[in-house]
Amino acid sequence: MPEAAVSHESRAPGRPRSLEADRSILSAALDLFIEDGYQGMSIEHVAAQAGVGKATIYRRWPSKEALITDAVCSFSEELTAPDTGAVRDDMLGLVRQIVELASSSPSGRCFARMAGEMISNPELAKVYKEKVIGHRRAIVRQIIVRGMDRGELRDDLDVGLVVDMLVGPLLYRALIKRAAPSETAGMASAFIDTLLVGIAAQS
Amino acid sequence: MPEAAVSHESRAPGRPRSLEADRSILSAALDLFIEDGYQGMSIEHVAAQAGVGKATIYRRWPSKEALITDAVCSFSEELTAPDTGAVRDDMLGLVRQIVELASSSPSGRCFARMAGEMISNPELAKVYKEKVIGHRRAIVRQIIVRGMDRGELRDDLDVGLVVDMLVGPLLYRALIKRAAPSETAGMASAFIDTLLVGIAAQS
DNA sequence: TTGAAACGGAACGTACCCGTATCGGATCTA
DNA sequence: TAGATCCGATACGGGTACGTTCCGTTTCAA
Repeated sequence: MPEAAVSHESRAPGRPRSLEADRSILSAALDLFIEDGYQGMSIEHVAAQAGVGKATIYRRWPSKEALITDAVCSFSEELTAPDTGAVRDDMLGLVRQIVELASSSPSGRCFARMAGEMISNPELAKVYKEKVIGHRRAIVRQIIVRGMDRGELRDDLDVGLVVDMLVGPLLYRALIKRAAPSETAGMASAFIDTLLVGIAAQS
Repeated sequence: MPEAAVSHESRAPGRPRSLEADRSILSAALDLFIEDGYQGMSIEHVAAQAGVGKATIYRRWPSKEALITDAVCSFSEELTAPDTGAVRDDMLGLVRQIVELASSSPSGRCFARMAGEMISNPELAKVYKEKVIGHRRAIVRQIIVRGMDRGELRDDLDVGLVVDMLVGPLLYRALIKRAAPSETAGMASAFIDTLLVGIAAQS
């Protein structure tokens, strides 16, 4: 994160840093990281695409690695847990969100790029898993746990395993397919119903 | 692929190309591609690790891109479809193979690296999907179809969807976890049984 | 034995990139 | 207004990489 340019008590003298520059740099860095990878992107391209000078970037981040680390974690809270009262509807809503994210938003493409970059950059991998993946898994988890609490799902489930079974196929499709989101969305019902048979409580 | 140095009828004059060099170049290229990515790897490093001169590489492949394309497709037939006569045992054997591949062999790490590189290199993505992913999906498909033919599985299944549900969670775990294969292997039974409930024929 | 082509090694030209430094101008506080 | 800091633009030094070219040497067929 760019260091706060001022303390809350008394502002530093001189021209304050442009918040607009903060945003455009992070956005450009994320785009280029996704498109070209860690080694493939360059600070010069980031500066050009963000419409700022290179010094403006190095005034905020000490190195390329620090910038990318921040950019990768800059996703706003894009995923929200539906709470309809029925686990099937919750899952359906969640799956639709994931399908949408995986194709249209940068976050899906970022996951694909990170899958590779995590091999050679453990520090980046650690932060990404904690900040982005951990946060998303917690949301998916919520839906499963609520279903168990309501008695809709078996109470002996391994929640982590169910999360994997719910999220894994969607991300796998997003990684290897050039499929339109509508195509994957059409399979959502069949997918969830098949999975539900295995995890629902005995009726 | 390195062009055949000779026709079958009459060999070209001069020293023939070293098959050993072919192998060591492809192996080094694959290793470094997985570890450092497309832009991160260098032909110089490939040559050094393979123990050959740079000219020896450029005598066989016209460019870095052509070399990587060949290297990525150089996996031998690592996955084989078990045929035990029971779909559950077939799936169990397959899952164990996938878990093993995803962690120990280069092919699992290559999939992770390719997930990112496919974003910016459509040509490489096309070849990889056809040659590697297509081949593996066909093997998984075989097991599903055999189970349907034997009446063990419902006959109205979307085979592609079942393949995604079987493979997706395993690859997802391999991508984001630093988990030992044994850990994932321990979940194989629970995973398959949960999935089977949803796809098995009514008893 | 001779010629042809491959071999490993090294150098080259061109291009790019990281991180730093410097410039004149713009924008803030006091 | 005065001083401080930020701004975009530009240049620099050191390093790396692609793809080519040239070496002297090695390995093959005729």
